[in-house]
Amino acid sequence: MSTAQVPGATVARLPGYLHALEAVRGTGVVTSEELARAAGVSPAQLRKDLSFLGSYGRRGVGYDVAHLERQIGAVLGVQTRRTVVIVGIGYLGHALASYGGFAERGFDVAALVDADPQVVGTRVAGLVVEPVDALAQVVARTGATVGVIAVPAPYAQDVCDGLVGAGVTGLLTFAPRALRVPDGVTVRAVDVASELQILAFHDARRHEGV
Amino acid sequence: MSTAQVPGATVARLPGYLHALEAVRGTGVVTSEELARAAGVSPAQLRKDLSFLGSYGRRGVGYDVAHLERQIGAVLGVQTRRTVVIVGIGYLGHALASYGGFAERGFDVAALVDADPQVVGTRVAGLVVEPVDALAQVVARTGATVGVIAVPAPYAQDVCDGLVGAGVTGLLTFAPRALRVPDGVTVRAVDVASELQILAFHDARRHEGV
DNA sequence: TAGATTGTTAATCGATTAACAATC
DNA sequence: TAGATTGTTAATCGATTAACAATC
Repeated sequence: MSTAQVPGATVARLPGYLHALEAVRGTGVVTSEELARAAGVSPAQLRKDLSFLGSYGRRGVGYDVAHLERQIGAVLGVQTRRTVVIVGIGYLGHALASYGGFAERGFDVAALVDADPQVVGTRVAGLVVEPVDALAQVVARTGATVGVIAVPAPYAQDVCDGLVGAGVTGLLTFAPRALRVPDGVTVRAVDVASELQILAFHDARRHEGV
Repeated sequence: MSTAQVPGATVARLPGYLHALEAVRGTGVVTSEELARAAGVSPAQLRKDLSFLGSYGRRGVGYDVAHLERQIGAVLGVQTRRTVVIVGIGYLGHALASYGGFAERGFDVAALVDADPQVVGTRVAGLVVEPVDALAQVVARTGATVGVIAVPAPYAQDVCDGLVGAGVTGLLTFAPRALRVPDGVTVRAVDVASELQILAFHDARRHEGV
């Protein structure tokens, strides 16, 4: 299963297909139409996306739910456990640390880090928060390959540098800042204020009469 | 300023440009190269994007920071205050309610709603949490046009329906579920577990030797 | 004028959609 | 076999990139 040639847009939709498949677990077979509706895409797009992974359906029948779930899971590497360290334990960091949905996706939150002495040492979601000075050691000890940045924007690049320097190769940031990383490090950014502004744009357009 | 023909990909980058401009406030003029680096895009893409809005730069000189900030702000409707209601006041809802970055982007969080009787009535970020039964009244009273869905996945569609039924036209959801909405309602979805899986995919690909 | 930088054009690239032959 | 649905092809659409003429 060479995943090298799977388009980025397709990769971004695979987790959604996995979600949709989980929702119909127990059903033996689904058609592209059913699964596409559940995932919020068109049947044509679903089939096209799946065709990049291989031929996992049966013409005239549909897709075997359990089999397809395994295949997509394999492409996304669900069976490979990945260790995550969360930096910044404010409300957002709390929310992420407490989120139960990571484990079944192959992610283990192994450490929490914060700069605030008041927060360091407290217990959050079963983990003791460690000081940001110890970031490199924490990454080394836990073998974390993914870092989540939930600190205020002005500190995001420093935390990013620290994580990358310690060997993390995947970053998820919630700070509204473009992060500079070396080649070989992947960054995904979630910016809530930007999302709201995109909504606002579409809303304004609507009232413009488009 | 007809914004009708601004491509979706461009719209999605405009908030990032606004951020980058804020960072260089005080500087009189920036070139596309400087601003592009700050925003994490190529100079060519920045100029292309801005060209959809109009001709706000001066050849041989660059862009006037204050002027460009006003123009992009206008396209995104920053000056139009929008009222937001947040549904689901767990850690994530707390984080969103407490986030200070919304106000300067034109968003006023006017109400918080939760289904848990233990949470209803408590004060969060200066607002008293209201019961989800009163969702329609809350939307009507506050005039909210944007709804943020931070409830567990199984309740997301119900909350979505309630918000849309009450007149909200923009939705930001954090639940890993495809939401069904009527035409005229815009949905933006943030799915943290999916983001991590996309990181994992790229990481796995790296170890495959691509 | 000479140098710099935008705005725009054209070429390339990637993603989506539609249609249908293959096949269960 | 007849009906259904996939996998794939081809056409369309949209986004990105590169280059350069316009112009400050």
